[in-house]
Amino acid sequence: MSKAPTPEPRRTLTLRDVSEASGVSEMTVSRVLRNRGDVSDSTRERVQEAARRLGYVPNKIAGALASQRVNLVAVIIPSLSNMVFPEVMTGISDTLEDTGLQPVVGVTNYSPDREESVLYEMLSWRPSGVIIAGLEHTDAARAMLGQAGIPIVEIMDIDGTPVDSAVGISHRRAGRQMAEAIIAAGYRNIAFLGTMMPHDHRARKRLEGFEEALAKAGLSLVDREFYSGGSALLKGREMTEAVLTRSPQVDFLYYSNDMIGAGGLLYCLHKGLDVPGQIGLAGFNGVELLDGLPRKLATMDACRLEIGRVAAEIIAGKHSSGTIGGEVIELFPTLQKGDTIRG
Amino acid sequence: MSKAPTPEPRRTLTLRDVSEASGVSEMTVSRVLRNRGDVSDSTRERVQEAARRLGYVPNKIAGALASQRVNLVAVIIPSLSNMVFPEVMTGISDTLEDTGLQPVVGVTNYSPDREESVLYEMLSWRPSGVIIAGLEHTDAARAMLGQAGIPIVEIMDIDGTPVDSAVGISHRRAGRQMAEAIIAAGYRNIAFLGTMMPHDHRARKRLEGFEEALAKAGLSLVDREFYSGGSALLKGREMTEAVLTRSPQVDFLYYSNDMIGAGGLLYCLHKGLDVPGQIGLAGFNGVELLDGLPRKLATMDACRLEIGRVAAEIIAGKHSSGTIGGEVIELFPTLQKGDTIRG
DNA sequence: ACGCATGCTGTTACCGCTAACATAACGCAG
DNA sequence: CTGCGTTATGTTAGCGGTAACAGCATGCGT
Repeated sequence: MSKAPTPEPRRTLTLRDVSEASGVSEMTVSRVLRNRGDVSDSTRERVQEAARRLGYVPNKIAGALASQRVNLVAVIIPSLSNMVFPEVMTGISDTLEDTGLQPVVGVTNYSPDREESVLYEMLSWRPSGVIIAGLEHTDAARAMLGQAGIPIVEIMDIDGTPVDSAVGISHRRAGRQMAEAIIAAGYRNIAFLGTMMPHDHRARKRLEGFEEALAKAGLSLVDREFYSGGSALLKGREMTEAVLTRSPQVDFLYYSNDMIGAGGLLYCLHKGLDVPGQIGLAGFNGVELLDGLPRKLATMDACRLEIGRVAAEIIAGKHSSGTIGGEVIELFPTLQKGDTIRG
Repeated sequence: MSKAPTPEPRRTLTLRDVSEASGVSEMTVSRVLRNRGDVSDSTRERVQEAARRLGYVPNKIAGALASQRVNLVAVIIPSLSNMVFPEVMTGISDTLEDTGLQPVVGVTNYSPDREESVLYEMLSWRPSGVIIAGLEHTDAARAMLGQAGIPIVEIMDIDGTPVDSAVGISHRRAGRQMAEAIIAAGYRNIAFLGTMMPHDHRARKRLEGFEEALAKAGLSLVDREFYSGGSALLKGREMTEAVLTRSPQVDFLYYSNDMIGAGGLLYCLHKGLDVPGQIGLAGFNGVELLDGLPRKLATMDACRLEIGRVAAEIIAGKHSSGTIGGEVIELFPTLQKGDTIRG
């Protein structure tokens, strides 16, 4: 019964420590700390004081195992560095904020194998839901998602068959719409500039939709150029120069994302080209960056914030639609013509 | 002993299921799946086959509780959307890749209270280490970090007293260095343009160092302008216009980050100002974006990748220095004069 | 006084896995 | 054949919480 004068620094604290320090059972401490069940005010206070004084941090691992409840939502995305996913994350975090759920991010770098292993890793923590970018996954990943027994939301894209729910836009349609607007504005010699990444299915689908609409108008791409790696802004510049040198007749440049589009725009302005009279440009995404450019690049926003919001709502079970699971929610991006498409 | 024809879809699988399916004990299954201990080849194969067939995903919660080992590293950063932290994350992920450790990201939005609660939340999962941005935390947060009994690495900044280890640059020194370079180049009427955020201590320290060096040369800031929120590129433009209108004598613009610096640069070029003859500019961070600009903005890289790498090495216990914990590792950013400082 | 709901606290039995130890089967030196 | 080291597998006892239920006062209507 000797009192240790030092605060006995080692060994992390458990409920038992708080229980002993406050003279009640572990169960009562647990109740106080989770704010669940009836506890008298005096006891509650005593326990809280003890917990605070000791610096007790609950062990969620034990709690989760016992209660079979984990307040985590796995969020699996291809990349953090391209401005689009951080905004999706914001939508998710904001919505999850007051649900007690917490997003946990995994990054795949556009690699299907990496996606599979990240998914496996995250599922092994038994999250309450999964939000995952895209509809294309390895067979094993798809099987895991199907077996997990938790809500799954595939985001960004709806052109395909989701495992469970999906929230996104139709990239094929987006490509088509942009092509139609470009054609309507009178451009005829159109080039495409985009990423090389074979696993960026959404960029691919946009291009497909784009070409489809061109074909319907009896047109086809005059030139195309791909890049991978490096500073997107710089690549946009370089690719634009390459295309305009190689194909001087080109009167419209369609970029697979706003960043390279911005690079292209800066190049055109630098060269003194008449934008949008002589040459038009368009990108995709509606990134904030564009607001600061000397001229506003035509683009389509990808509804990123909204996608995050809705996906999180589905996971949290508070999405308006009454049904449980299996919904496909299509959002509709708006085309912003900016200053780089005439008319 | 009747065989169910359906794959019995519900209830998530446990070791017991695999054990029954392969006719060995749970322990042996555990050994196979973790690749630990001696198991005969025939058994191993049988178990692996069963696990694969059933689609078993181990429950790390139970595993972590039993083994008292968690392969997670908490990474706590202020924001994902400003290009600097994604790169730090890359450094961390790359280094952790082959250690079996996995980073888990928490975002604080530059709010100390949010940082405290994110930290609490993450510590409750008993991670193997914490990497946290900055040296300024609430008292409670600092106490938690101190008590956690795991390696803590505070990153980005070393101007202060770390709880355990720290990896970063001296922002005060960075500000000073930039000021010295500017003064040496002959600029005398210097303005500062930066963020309003009261909790961006690193930006604050850079400014302090900057002003300190100015003072030493008998100078002081001619003007200053702050912003918050919105598109940084656009804000850079607007702030620059405001400053140049208000204080036409200004011959140098020092920005607290590259993004607003880029906006300012675009503005100056648009206005046809002679950069760097008539007016000079400098930012901070060395973001990739700058490579695509028509002129290269002067900047200092913040050693982001390296910071992430070293922090992760410390957590993983494979940092070169022999000592255990409590190290402060200062990195030294290089000043890139680009095309916007004369000389 | 009794019955019973209500408020507060404690007891017990796990959650799914792994550390540590126990056991079984085998080979082989002496 | 004995004894003992190896290898391969099983058994036991938790890890630190929580669900579910079991007390035990207390108050209150009748």
